[in-house]
Amino acid sequence: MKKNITIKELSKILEVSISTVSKALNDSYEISDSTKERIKAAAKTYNYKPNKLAVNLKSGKTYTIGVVLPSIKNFFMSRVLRGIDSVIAKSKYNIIISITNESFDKEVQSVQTLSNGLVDAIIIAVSEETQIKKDFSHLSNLVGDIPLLMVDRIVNSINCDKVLVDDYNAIFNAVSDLIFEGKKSIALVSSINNLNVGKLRTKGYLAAIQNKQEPIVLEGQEGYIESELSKLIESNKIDAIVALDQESSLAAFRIGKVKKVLNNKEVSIIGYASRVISEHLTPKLTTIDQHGKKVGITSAKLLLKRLDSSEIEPESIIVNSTVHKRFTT
Amino acid sequence: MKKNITIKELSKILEVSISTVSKALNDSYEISDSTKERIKAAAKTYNYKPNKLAVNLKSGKTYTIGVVLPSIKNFFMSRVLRGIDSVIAKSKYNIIISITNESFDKEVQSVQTLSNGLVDAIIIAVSEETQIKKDFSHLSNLVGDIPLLMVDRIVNSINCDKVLVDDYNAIFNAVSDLIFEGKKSIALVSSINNLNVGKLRTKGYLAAIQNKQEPIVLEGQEGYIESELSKLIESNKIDAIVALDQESSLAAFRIGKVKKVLNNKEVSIIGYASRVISEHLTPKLTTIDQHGKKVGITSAKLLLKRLDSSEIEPESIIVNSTVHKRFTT
DNA sequence: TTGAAAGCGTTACCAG
DNA sequence: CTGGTAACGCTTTCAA
Repeated sequence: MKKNITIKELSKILEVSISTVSKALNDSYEISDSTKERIKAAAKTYNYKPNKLAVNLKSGKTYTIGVVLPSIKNFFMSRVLRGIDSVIAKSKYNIIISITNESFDKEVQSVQTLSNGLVDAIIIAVSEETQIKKDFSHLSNLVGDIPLLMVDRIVNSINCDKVLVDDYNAIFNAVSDLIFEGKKSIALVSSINNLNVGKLRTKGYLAAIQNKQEPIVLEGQEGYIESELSKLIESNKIDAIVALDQESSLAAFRIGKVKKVLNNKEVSIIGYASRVISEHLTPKLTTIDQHGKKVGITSAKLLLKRLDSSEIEPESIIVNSTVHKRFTT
Repeated sequence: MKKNITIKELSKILEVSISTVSKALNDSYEISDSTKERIKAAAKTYNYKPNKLAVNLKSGKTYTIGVVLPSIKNFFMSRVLRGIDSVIAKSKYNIIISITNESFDKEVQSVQTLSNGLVDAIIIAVSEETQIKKDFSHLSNLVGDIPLLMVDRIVNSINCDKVLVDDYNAIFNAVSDLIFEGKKSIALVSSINNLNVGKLRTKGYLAAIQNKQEPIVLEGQEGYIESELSKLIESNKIDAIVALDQESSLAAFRIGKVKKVLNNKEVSIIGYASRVISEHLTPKLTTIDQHGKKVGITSAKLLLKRLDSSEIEPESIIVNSTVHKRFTT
């Protein structure tokens, strides 16, 4: 296993000093053109590559941004990631990504490793377990150390830049529309009741139907949702379903399809699902579009601004969701 | 912006030497319990965190593995990533991920940054552009420097560990089965003709129909595939379609649906698509399952083995695809 | 135009 | 049990 050659070794070979080599490689005006050339040529033949670790340690800058996400199987998160990447790629920064799989321990560990010199800033969407556990010390410790930006999965008590989705209003509006269209009994289904964003959406639902309808809230895994929904539809108890995440949206869709109440809109469905999936369902699913890519882009831009001038006050930006009407409403 | 406290500063505060602090923090037997406690307490109150950069530079080890992937919107790649992550997470290593977006420049840059001290090894699936350009110097330079493992998107000429999918055989077998079932005219559609895996699959198709049928090969974007397929179906020219990737699979599916030739299997389709999508299509799509997670797991395990003992010869492992029969065949 | 030396934050050897 | 010093690979000031 041949190690990378170092400046020191290079300097020995060329019989010049270490500093000369370093300067030559960095095109310093102090070095004559002839020796510059000689040194650069040697660097090429020996395949010299500066050791990033050393450079970063010395300079105190890494020009990389850590992105800590709970999951990438989540279509929204992966769009956010693409958004972030699309703007960072154009800057002088790099990103390194760490996936926590919704685990608290993994998140703490990721944040620790990244923040101790490996990155200049962190973008994070906290994990489900972290939100349940409500232990945010690994994040509050960061404040004042390196810039931190929270995206989507926000912790209110932490004073940092935030980019979030208008979860409460998105559902409030969607449900209000359903009511306006004449829907008399709207059920809510969710597999993300542990997440703050889930709770917020449920609140939006509750607020919208307040004094107008009896709330019907089904929170749990797809199996549970399917069987409960099945009963409700059989007994004609509902005429619309609002689903808060892709898993529950697809569960609702499957049942609606089995019960044959989708084609005539006997039961409407509005849910959350990736574009590809929504459009390939038959009938096509009406969804709430959170504009994940825009969320990512907004986050990255805000962070870049912060990296530029740390003096400004932390900012919170809300990205509005819109409903993408297809067939099921 | 308060910087992290260092050992040096801590030693000044506690009025002991730097080495004492370092040893105490690392639980060295050389330090008395009393001072150990004193130092650890101080470390906690001042929120001391060792600087990873310095530790890694010193030790020459980073215990992190770089994973360079072309895309995560690709469902197969994201499953591979999850597989890798699932085994690395249980080891003493970490992973950092870099997405190249199928770009050669981004890939070169990622590999450069990662390999110069930031990681102990790299797992890579080369980008589309790299395969087209056929410039692999950034990868061959790695050989003998740090362990390199290629997954799925392989470069044959590079001597390193490889984990690949049996692309040729997967399609050869699928097409042979279709012929056996009596299909007389099987079209191939692909949006990945630039990728070696795509070429391999096409070869498998060609070999299977050789001397039995006229090949019909449609390579291009979804729009092109849709319109060509449309004509072929209208003129009863084909009775089966083999699609090599999710984009073309869905294009074929849409056309089949529009032409109403799916429910009676007048035209069969076998394609590549994520499980969720395949199962939510109506009718459900028969697919070739590449077992992405298994590919990831296999890769990670092999790399861990290599990190353990670099002496063994590079290995190539093939993960077999299987067809998941649903409705469209 | 070149080189010596200090320092980034650690660890580890060797003295004391 | 504690501390000085060198070293990891690099950049940068200061002298020469």
